[in-house]
Amino acid sequence: MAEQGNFRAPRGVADILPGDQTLWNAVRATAVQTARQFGYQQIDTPIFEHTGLFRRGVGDETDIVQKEMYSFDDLGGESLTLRPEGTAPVCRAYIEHGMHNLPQPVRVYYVAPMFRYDRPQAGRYRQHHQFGCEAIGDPSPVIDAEIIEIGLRYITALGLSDVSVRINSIGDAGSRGGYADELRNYFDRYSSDLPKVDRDRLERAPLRLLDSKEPVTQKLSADAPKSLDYLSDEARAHWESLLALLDGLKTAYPNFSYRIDHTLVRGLDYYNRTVFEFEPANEGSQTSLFGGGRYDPLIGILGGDQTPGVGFGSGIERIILEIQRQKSLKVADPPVNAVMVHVGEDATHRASALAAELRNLGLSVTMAPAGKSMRAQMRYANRSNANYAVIVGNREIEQGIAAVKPLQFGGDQLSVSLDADTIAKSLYPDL
RNA sequence: GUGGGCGUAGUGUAGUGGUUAACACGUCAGGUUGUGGCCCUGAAGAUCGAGGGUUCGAGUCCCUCCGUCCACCCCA
Repeated sequence: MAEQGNFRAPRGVADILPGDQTLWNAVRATAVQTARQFGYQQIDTPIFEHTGLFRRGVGDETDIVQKEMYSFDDLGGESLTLRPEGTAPVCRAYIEHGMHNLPQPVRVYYVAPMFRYDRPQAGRYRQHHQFGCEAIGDPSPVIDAEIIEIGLRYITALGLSDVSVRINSIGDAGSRGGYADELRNYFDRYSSDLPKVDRDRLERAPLRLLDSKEPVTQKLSADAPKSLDYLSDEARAHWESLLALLDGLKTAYPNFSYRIDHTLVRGLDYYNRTVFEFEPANEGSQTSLFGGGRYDPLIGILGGDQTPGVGFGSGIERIILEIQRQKSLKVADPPVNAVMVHVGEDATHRASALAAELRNLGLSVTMAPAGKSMRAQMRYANRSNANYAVIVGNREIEQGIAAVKPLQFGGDQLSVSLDADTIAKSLYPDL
């Protein structure tokens, strides 16, 4: 709290407190389960990589590389960077470990923290977590559709509705150059009408004008040349096949629809052909829940043999914000089976030993705080979301019994013999 | 990197120049002899983000910094 003396978490990073963990775990578990349902296997890459991996992979000119990387020199003088995204590291691992020798495509997923030096705001953090899937080694649009379907299934499993899917094809490297020039020429003609932000963008990233938030530019974008009109024959065939595959998903996902959006572009250099985004219907600007696409050039850029790939990244924090907005997922912590209430030193020792034996039987057991009054311990038991209190005091020890009191199910307090098996059976007869 | 809003106990708030900064929730303790939830009582907990200034006097006004939120940029 205080400026000096007390530490607080650095800007833009957050603690995930015990009260949030249930939801986090549910989301993570859903991600893992969904990925596995499609035959994806987990991969973990290091939190930091050589800086060059991102400079080359993500692109030297991108904002991520230009101004958002957590880079540092280690004690050996090596420039390292906290990973800002997951795709380049996965591709590096693919190359490094000769994964082209595995059956193709290689399907992997990860749930991992990412780091970007950004100004924090709603849904944007300096450390955030992404659930990502990558399918490497298959050029077919079938795998593009699969990647999008994983997103659909994940969203559906989380109970989210009103999530719109936008897709576009930005073509291949060759045709894209011609398209970018075409686009620049188009906007150049209206250069004097453009707001300053967009005039600046014109030279360095003409594609970016398409998703500008300036009303003037938006109006112009509607009639701008479309990347879809500049696709090579191959890219066009790929695109049309993808659309047919997506239409085919509508039987399995009755609520699914997608929108072709020729203003959709992506900020990372390695994308080609298919790009897509999932976003919820509500207001707010940091709302993109998913972003992904095809990145056929990437592995070549990183020094591997030309190998196609496609994947997505999805922000866990944003998903959680959306779940909370929609109240789409109700989760509850599992209760503790029993709290040991113990008064007196002998009783405390006995309760401690009993708790251990009960845990051997598979129960979750918590000790109420030692040395406190029975009332305080009972209050603690009540607040700890426990099913039963197992009460052991000097009186019980003398009689060789324990008092078992149901806290949530109603019913009377019982006296049972002071023995782990008997106590466990009295709590859970089916055990 | 740019712009705007906001910073009072763990949390949410009240207090808009004048005595020991208030309330709720939470925490802790108690309310007959060893038994939770509801209720009641009490206690602890805030140098009012930090530093400077104006004033007889500042949580309240001004400046700077920091933090935070929102938007731009960009992205998940």
